[in-house]
Amino acid sequence: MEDDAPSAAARRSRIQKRNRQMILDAALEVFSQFGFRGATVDQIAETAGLSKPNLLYYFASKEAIHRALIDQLMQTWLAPLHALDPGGDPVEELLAYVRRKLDMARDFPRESRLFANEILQGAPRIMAVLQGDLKALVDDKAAVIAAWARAGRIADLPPHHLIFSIWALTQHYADFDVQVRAVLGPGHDPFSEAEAFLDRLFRKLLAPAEPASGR
Amino acid sequence: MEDDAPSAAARRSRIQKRNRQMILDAALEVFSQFGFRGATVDQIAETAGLSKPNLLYYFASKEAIHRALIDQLMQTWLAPLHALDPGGDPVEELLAYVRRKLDMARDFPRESRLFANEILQGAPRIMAVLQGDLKALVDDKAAVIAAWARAGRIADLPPHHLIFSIWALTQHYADFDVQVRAVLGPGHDPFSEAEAFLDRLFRKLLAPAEPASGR
DNA sequence: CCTGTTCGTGACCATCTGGTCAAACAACAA
DNA sequence: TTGTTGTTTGACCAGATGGTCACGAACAGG
Repeated sequence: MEDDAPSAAARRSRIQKRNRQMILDAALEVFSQFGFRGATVDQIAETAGLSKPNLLYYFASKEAIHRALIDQLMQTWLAPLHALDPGGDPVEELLAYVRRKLDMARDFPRESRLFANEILQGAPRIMAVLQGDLKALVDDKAAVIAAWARAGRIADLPPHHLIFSIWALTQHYADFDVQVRAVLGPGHDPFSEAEAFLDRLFRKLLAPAEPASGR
Repeated sequence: MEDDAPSAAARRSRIQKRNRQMILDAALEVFSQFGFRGATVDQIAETAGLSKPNLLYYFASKEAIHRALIDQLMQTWLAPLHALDPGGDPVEELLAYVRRKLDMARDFPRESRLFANEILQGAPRIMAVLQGDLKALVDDKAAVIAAWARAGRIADLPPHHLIFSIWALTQHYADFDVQVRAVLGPGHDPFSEAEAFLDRLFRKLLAPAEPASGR
């Protein structure tokens, strides 16, 4: 690693913080569109409004920028699922999770595409996180969902695939935004339509098989 | 265009056909993983087992290879939706469409990723098709679905978003394959599990509000 | 004011990249 | 054999790309 014990971020000057943030923002723009290999340092520097040597004063290499971006991303990316409360109402908890994920797709589409790009390339830089933290978190929440299903409070569906379906449906509106807009044509607000649609979809899907009559 | 009236493909020699196919296959491998800008001609040539100049004897440029690949892809890509039969049983027709799309995700994951990469980059090379053929086809089939819904034969859902949900859920298993496998862990067959899950999902989702009791 | 540290830049470099070209090679018919 | 056509290659090129470096500008703190 590169950071020392007392946290490298803490002792950064104002100008350091500002420029590092501008660089990360520019890099997010470029990496999310062209992937790691398709992005160029010059392009990131220009987007950030800095010269290339100046940019490389703040980050040692293209790799280093990408790593910083990915590290930052993975934290925010796991947060919505983390917030799923085993104590809450099952259907409302899951619907709230869907809404949070859709909000993220709307508000942070570049982050979503950065992640998508990374996965498409075989996830070389985040495989460890996927198999580690992410898998652990999903397994944990899947157990919660399975418990809800056993208790008959939601439909009995394979929890992992239920979570996948939430990821797929919400991220689709960020990652495939241009396709969605091209197909819908003008005069549509994809995200607000998606919100209503996904709410109905999961409400219907999660409803237990027979609420009143026994088996 | 580059082709003459009597179809350029027809008068190609055996060796031409073979090498062009090898190149397109190699290019699919590389483009689908790294996107257009991230892929290099050398890499494609090496994967195809040819020298770079030899490869450029068959295709005028990197662009030309990509165009050929995309053109070929868009045909096969629209086929499954095309096959949706307005005269068939609504639920079974839609479920068959889901199955066809999932089969494509399983059998042609590289094509799916090539498409995903293109969309992520803003679809610069296929925007016209999206707004033209694709939109027309989707609008057409959406009308069919809307008619089924009005007739009470399936649930009344926004047809465009229903189609999006099919795309999102099926392509997710191709495009995010490494994530799915990382989270599921070993000992799983993502696609066969997905087939069962998506069948249940859409069966439940498409069921009309009140199957027995009249309106 | 001076001085040490942080910040910024033009010039530069090795390597990679897409692409060209003349020449060599193979296939095959006359 | 020879000519013709289709195929393959080594050598090459201009521009892009990731990255370095010596040096100057800006800005502390004293």
